[in-house]
Amino acid sequence: MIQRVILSEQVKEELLDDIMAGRYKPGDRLVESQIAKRMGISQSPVREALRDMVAMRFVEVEPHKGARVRRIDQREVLEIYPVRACLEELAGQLAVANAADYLGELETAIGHMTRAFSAGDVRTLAHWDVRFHRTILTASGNQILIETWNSLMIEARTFVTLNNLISSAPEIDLAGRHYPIIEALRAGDPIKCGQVMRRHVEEFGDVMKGIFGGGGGSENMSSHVASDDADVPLVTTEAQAG
Amino acid sequence: MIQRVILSEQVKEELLDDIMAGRYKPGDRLVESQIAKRMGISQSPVREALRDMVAMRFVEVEPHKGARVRRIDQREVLEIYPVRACLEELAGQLAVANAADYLGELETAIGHMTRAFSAGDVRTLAHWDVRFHRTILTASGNQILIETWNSLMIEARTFVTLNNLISSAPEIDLAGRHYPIIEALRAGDPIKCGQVMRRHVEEFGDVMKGIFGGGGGSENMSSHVASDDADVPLVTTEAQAG
DNA sequence: GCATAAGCGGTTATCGATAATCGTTGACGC
DNA sequence: GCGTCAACGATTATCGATAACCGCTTATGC
Repeated sequence: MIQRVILSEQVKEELLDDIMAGRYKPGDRLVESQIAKRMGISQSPVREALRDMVAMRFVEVEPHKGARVRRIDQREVLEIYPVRACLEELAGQLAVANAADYLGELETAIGHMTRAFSAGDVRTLAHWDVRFHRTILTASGNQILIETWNSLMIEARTFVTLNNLISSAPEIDLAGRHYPIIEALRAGDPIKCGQVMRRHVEEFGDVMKGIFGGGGGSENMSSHVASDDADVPLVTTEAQAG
Repeated sequence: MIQRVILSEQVKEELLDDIMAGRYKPGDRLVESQIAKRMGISQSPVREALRDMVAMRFVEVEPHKGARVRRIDQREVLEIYPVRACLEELAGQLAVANAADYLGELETAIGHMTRAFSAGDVRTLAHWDVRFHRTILTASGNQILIETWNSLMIEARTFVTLNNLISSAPEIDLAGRHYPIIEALRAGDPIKCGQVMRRHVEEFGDVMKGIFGGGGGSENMSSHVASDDADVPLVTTEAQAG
C-alpha cells in the first residue's frame, strides 16, 4: 500500500468513491470518529476531507450536528441544465479560436463514448462524455468559466443522469449527438458553435425533464433506476418513467 | 466581546476583513500558527478557516507549504465579465416571472446606490450594487444559478472594481444604469430582460477593459488606484490608466 | 397528566503536542 | 569557485485527548 502524501486527500477520494458507488446513500450521516476509526487514522484528516466535500457540494454539515451525504433532488437536476446551457454556449463561442488544438482529443472522446455505449458501460460513457465537455471548456481558455463549470460537479451528476437516461430512452444516440459540436468548431463560426453547444445541453435537459415527468415533487424518496454496475442512488426522485 | 459559536467562523470573518481591508496583501503568507497565536486560539480553527477561504477563492494553499492571499490578476478580472454576462442574462430571463415580488427591493437598492454615489462612498455603493444583482438572481428562483453566481464572489470583487472604475471614469452614472433593468422587468418580456442584463454587465466589462488598457500583462506588481476608505490592493495589475 | 429540568450517550469543536516536510544555510570535497 | 549534501529552523499535517454541544430520556414538581 503506497502511502501517498496528504491523508485528507486520500480520505476524500475514498469517501467520494463510497458516495458515488452508493455505499453511502443520500441523507446518510458521515460520522467523523467512525470514519477515522474505520480507516485507522485520526479525526482531523477526516474532518478536513468532509469540509472539502462540502465545498464540492457532495456533503452538507450543520454546526455541532455533523455531516450528511447531500440529497440531490429532482429540482436540482433539472435546474442545472439552463445554467450549463449558458455556460457551455459561451465556452463554445470562445473555443472556436483554439479549436484546432483540441479536435483530436474531442474525436477520441467520441470514439470512447461510442464503444462504451455499445458495450452498455455507463460509467465509461459518462467519463468520456464529461471529458468531451470539459475539453471544450478548456479550449475556451477562460479560467473563470472553467472553474465555474467545474463547480457544478458535472462528473458526479452525469453518471447518475446517464443511468436514468439510458434505461428510460435507450434508443438515444448519446455519442453521435456530439458530432455536430465538432463540425461547428471546424466551421469556425463562434456564434453558431455556441448555439450548437447550447442546443446540445438543452436537449438533454429536455429529455431529463421528460423522464422526471415534469411535475415538481415536494417530498422525495430515495430511489433510482437500474445500473449495470453499482447501486447509485445519488439522485432522489419521485417520478420515475418505466 | 460576545463569544459567538464556531470559532473557525469567527476566524474566517476576521481574516476576510483583513484581506478586504488590505491588511493582508495579495501574495502574503497566512501562517496558521502565527494567526492562532495572535488570536489566542489553537491551530485547528485557523486551519479550517483557511480551507474555507480556499473554497471561496480568497486564499490558495500548496500542500506542506501553506496558505497565501490569492492574487487576482487583470486577466481574471476581465475574464469574469463574459461569465457574469451569460449567467445574469439567464437570471434576467427567469426573474421576469417573479419580478413583482422584488421590484421594491430593487428600487431601494438603486436609491441607496444613488446616495452613496453622490457621497463618494464606494464601499456602500458596491454593497448595494451587489445587492441589486443578487436580488435579480434570487428572483430567478434557480438555486443552482444562484449558487453558481455566488461562487464568483462578486461582492469581494465589486468593491475593488468600482474603486478602479470611479477613479478612472467618475462621470459614469453607476446607479442610473440599473433603471433599464427594472423597466425591462416591468415590461415582462423575458428575452428582452435577459438582453438588458447582459448588456449591463458587458458594459462594465468593456469599461474595465478600457481601464486596464487591454494589454495582457505577464508579470504583475501589487498596485491599485486610490480608495476613499482603506487600502485595498486585492487586485494586482500592471497597466493603470490615469 | 403535563411541562420543565437534570442526566446521559454520542458527536463535534477545539486544544496542545508531535511527526513529517520544505527551503535554506553552510560545511565539505573537488 | 562551485555543486552536493547534511543539518537546521520554520511550518504544515496529523495525532490523541478533552471540552462543548445536541437530542433524547428520565426524573421532578405542580
